[in-house]
Amino acid sequence: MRLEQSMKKAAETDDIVKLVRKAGLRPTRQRLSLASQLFLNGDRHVTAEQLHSESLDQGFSISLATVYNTLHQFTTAGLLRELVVDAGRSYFDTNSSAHHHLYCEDTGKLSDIPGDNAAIENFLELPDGTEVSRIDIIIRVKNSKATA
Amino acid sequence: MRLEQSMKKAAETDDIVKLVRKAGLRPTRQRLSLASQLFLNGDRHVTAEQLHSESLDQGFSISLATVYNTLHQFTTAGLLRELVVDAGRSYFDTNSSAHHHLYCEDTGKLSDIPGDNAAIENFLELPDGTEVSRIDIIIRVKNSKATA
DNA sequence: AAGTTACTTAGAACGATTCTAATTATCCTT
DNA sequence: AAGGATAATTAGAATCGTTCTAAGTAACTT
Repeated sequence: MRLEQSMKKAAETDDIVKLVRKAGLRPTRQRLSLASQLFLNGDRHVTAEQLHSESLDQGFSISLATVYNTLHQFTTAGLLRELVVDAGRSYFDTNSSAHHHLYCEDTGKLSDIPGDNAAIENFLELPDGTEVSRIDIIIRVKNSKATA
Repeated sequence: MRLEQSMKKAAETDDIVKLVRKAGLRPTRQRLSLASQLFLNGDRHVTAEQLHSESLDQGFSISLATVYNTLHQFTTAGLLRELVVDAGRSYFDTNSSAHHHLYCEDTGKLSDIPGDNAAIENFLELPDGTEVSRIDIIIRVKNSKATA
């Protein structure tokens, strides 16, 4: 490994430690490993199972329970956003800022919608005494030529 | 029962039979009963479990598997729309036309959003070769004074 | 280094949903 | 109206994602 890469790696590792600490969590091997997978690779949309097998594939042994615990802790800390696309499966989105999603029914792929379509909030009349907790917009697309 | 009510009931039953037949399904006792519960009581948002225990409460014995089968068949036929609010629980909406939802995190209540906020579709740039299958917008609200 | 507290873990438990294979009802033809 | 073909219903088992439990381990504090 070249020197710059090595230094970059060190800086990233340091950032990850800070990130986990800022979330009020101890920087354990498991959390640092998961945080690296999640936050050092651009925007991602992952399930717990995906992240778990990804870890195992990289030779990093971790229990599924810990993956779930960590995903929820990161979500509570505002580092992740939980998305419900299908009944019976949660995705976690590393982009926790306001944006919406495109879900491809054919491939199961989930991606961010380019641009900010969040203007809906202005048109809403909410029930008395309530405030918006969160808005989820999921646009499902499918192949135009699909037989189904 | 007065005469008008009796006639109305007969007409409704007839409509329900037609509805089920039009969906390409045999009008069995179970399907007619479920269709009545679903479509003769205004717009509803129900889970399979809710509908099942509602049936049993009314003294109508039906298996949970049949409730699931029927809900899916009605959904495929376009009579219902499946909504995913939480991971691990599906709601079925008897209003299958284009509209969106308000979900109250405190009470678990789901309701239609008055008015048509479906203009989003016009602003979308979709991936090549795909078309919109469906758009789900869920606005989650919570009590403004909630401690959580 | 010792003690306190937080974290991780394997496996059991759980709840919603789907599957299975056997029974029963509806439909169509005569 | 009866018989045969097909579709629907059912109870219970199986499955899937997720959460729980309680015992072991690691991280922080002094």
